[in-house]
Amino acid sequence: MVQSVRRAVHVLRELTGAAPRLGVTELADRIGVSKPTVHALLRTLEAEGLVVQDAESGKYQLGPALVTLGNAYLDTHELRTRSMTWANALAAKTGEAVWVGVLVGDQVMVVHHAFRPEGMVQALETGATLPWNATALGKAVVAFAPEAQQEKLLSGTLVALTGRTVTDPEVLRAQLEQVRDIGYAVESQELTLGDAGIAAPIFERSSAVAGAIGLVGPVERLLDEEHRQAHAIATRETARNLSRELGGFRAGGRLPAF
Amino acid sequence: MVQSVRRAVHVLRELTGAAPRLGVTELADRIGVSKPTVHALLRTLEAEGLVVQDAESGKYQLGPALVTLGNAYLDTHELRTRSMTWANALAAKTGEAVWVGVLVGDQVMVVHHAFRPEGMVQALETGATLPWNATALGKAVVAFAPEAQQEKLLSGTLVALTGRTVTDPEVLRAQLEQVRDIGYAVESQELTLGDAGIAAPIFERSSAVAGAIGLVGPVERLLDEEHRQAHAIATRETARNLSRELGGFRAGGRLPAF
DNA sequence: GAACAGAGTTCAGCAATAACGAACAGGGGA
DNA sequence: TCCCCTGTTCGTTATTGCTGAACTCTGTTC
Repeated sequence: MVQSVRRAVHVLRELTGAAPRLGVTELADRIGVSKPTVHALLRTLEAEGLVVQDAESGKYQLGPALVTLGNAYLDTHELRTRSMTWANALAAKTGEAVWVGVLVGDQVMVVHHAFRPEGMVQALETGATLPWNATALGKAVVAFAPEAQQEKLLSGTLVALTGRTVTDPEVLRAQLEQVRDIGYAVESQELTLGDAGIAAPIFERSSAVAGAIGLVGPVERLLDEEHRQAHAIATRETARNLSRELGGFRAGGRLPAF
Repeated sequence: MVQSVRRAVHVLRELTGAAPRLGVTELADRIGVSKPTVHALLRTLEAEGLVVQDAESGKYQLGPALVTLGNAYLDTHELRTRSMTWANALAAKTGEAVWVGVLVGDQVMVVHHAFRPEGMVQALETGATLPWNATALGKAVVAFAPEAQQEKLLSGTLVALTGRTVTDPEVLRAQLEQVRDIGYAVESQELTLGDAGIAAPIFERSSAVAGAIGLVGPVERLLDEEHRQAHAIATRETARNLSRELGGFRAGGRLPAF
């Protein structure tokens, strides 16, 4: 473990949250190292473009090179690359927006976002991270994750984003059980009021979950008695095809616990 | 300058290009340091999530935390935040896609992309970097950059993306002069065959260029004799309003050299 | 207007620490 | 089965990065 690198990353992390830009002194206090040390780290990071110093205030903020690196990650991400055509097809078929996500710690990161065909105002860019327990994508992934990881996530902090977000571990455990049963996960107004989600897991070569793909849209349209089942089936089928393309044979449906 | 941090960033850079994932040995060779050193760096980066080790091959690739950092940069970016409503309005008014970009080295990074209202196929996410000389955004920014920087960029390597990309420094210099004259830049099929661009510079507090905003679309539609002038005026006006919001008083038009 | 307070920055020296060479474990291919 | 190549670990050396104190400059306050 290289401490100076660790500290450099801590600097970046500190610049991520809270204030848009911080001074050397404030950073030094927060991280718990001396001022000159932080200064040296910042100068190095600046030379590499990971950090930029504001000409007027002398304070530091994140640099543009980080965007390039982030994009490079997304481009090398096999699941994302492969999922793009499938996501577009699913969006075209269902008329809803499609998200593709992977599990990062206890968050779901949206690595691809296919807009709904007739949509107009559509925010949320790829790269957003959301609590796993508040999304259909998250539930779909966690349901098929190794048991140890499931327990860890269930016993971790469970954030509520709306009044309907499920944070009770036992209720969640039952939901995950159901996901394993029917092969897809549903979320209703747990992430955003008025919106719902339907998602199915994607498996890779080693038959481990790689991520999930799912629909997002207004509850009325998505979970309508008429469309709900068709949406679920279309989603699950897309996930299966994607899994097959990635070499994962454990495509959906019930499976023995790890 | 902290060498270990520098090397850690070099590792990330190396993982950015070429192969999606690299082994310890290969990385060590490319960077020119010993194997154990690279290993220690990778372990540290992995602990922070900036790098991920592939379970099967043992090779390393970029990690998801980079996306979070990249997004954090975009969120803290004042120009981007402020430009979003203006970009949407311009897209609605002109019926074309709108890009907002900043200059990063000799590249233009697209920090925001407002889709055209009636568009369907929507590629290119924010975060893409393009050669400055092949985009209207780049020309708009460089035309109002400090003279020293202009010279440096003109004497640097000028990449051609299509047969129509201008790479002759003298021609470019004349184009920049014209941009300063009329207050906006035009590019026709220099970035992508069939597409054109119109862009105007955005100024910030200190009256330095902060970036540019512009339209992108099919040549026929964008540079049509009928629409061309209206598009240019709308773009320039949007840029002026944005500049005013950012506190930049030097809004468009001719200005004395620095 | 002058003095102060706080910022970012620089310098020199000590010692912790990161880099290296050599040796180890584990797979895949021939 | 053997070999070669991978990623990994260990222990030593001196390189390297950390700290305290001092400097400069901007902005504020009296």
